[in-house]
Amino acid sequence: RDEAALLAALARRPMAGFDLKPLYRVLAAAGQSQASTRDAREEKGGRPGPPEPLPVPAGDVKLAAYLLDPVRNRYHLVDLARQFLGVEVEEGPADRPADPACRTPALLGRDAALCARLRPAIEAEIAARGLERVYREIELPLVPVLAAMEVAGIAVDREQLERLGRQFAARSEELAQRIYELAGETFNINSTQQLGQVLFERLKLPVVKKTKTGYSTDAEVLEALAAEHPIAELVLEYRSLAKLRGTYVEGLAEHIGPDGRIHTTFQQTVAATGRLSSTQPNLQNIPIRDEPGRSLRRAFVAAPGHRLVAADYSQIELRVLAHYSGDRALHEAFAHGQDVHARTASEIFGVPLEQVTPEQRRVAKAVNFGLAYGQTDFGLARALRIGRAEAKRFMERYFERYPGVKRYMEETIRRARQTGEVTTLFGRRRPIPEIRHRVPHIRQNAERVAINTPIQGSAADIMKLAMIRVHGALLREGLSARIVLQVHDELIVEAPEDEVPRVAALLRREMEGAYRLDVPLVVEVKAGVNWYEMEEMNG
DNA sequence: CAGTTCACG
DNA sequence: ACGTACGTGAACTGT
Ligand SMILES: [Mg+2]
Repeated sequence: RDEAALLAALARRPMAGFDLKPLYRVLAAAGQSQASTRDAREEKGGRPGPPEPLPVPAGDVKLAAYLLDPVRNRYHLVDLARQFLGVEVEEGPADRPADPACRTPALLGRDAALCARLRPAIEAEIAARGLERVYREIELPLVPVLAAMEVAGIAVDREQLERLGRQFAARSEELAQRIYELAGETFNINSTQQLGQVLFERLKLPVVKKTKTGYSTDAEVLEALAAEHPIAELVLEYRSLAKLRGTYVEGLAEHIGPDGRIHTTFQQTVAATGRLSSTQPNLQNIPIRDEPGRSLRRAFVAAPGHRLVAADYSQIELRVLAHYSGDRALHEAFAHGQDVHARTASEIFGVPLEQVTPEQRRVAKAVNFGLAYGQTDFGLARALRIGRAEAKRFMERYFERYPGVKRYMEETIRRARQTGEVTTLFGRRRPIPEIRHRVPHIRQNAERVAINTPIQGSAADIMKLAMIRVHGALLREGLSARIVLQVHDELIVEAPEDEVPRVAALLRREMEGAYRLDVPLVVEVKAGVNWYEMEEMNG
């Protein structure tokens, strides 16, 4: 009654504040239930029309503070008050939203007043630092989009999840018994400490790597030990099943709501590069690389009568690199729609494109992959399990054939050293003070960050713009389809069956057109009844 | 709470 | 001689 009127009033009026997404989530949820009653009215002959979109927030001091310094680990209102107003106060409801005790009228009013005073101070700094566009055109318009995605959630088939859980448990138990037999005792396989004692003391296996606290038992070590003792492979498989059961089967089940859906939270002020992250639960790291983990995606389903439509950017980071570097050869590969990894292989190995072997392509793919990370010969050698000298030759050959890329990287580091920061396509900034550090490994780490951040961050800028465009286009075109997930270079939309062709076309159009690079952006679209079985729609 | 490990892009 | 590919989040162990 009064609450509905209040929400309706709030939904019409642009607001400024601190961390507005949770409020937008409430408004989006109210709008969603209102939409279903409106649909019911239309069935009875009411007037159709697109739903009212929520207004873009007028300001959000938390988002602004994040743009000013995206590396901080928290953006509490009290910290901002100290930094920008020189005011020292106790934490209130803005910083302790889960604590009902501090939700008093006095403190709520105080925090609101702090926001009002902070906003001009912080926004002046935003303007001064050239962050106006990323603030007004990306982060603020994204708030209602993310809120709508969180409210929509994604449907999960609990029975499917539990079936997989039983399979994983059975296999896991079998592996544990065989591990105990080979060890000659039972122990907690999940304990790295106990596992280390079994492997390196009882079984006397060679120690290949150490951690700060003792023996390393990570996958790389176990893969090396597999040549020495059969227990290693069993532990590897046991580990992967333990991860699947704990993190995914059990972890996800706890998050299924009464509506049969999981509603993640997208963090907009965490990743230093400008990416989103996903928590409670993390839906951006659902297994895909191997079975049986990949089969978990069968549990992520479209509602009855609907389909999941997934659209992902092809090679977005390499395209950003091509754009920034202006490298002729890299440009050409994308302009001609070539298979970039094959093209790179052909360049590195000096063979015609048609004669590139799968092995050569695999090497080239690893080289391309490492570029965005500021790769070293050591890192490439480890990734490919080859000698460091050979890795060094591959990299030298690459930079001979792609001199523009080499130049770009050197120039990026030089500028970062000069300015103490790097920026993205949209002017997002990341300070990198360590780039002038006198300890070599700290400085070198900073140099890799300087290479990676403009690439990863610009890709994030493009994706965020695309999300705003897709969300707007869906509403404008009166479609019921809604974005439900973002996984860095991929958007997942839930669409009524009959909207699928239109939604697929819309996704391609809005994502490919989100930003004009010097090379084309290409989007691949798939659709299916769940997140596992998806058919290409690149017709 | 730190440390280790491992899931994703 | 050192440390070594970028960015995340979650589960688990052990203190
Ligand atoms: Mg992709």
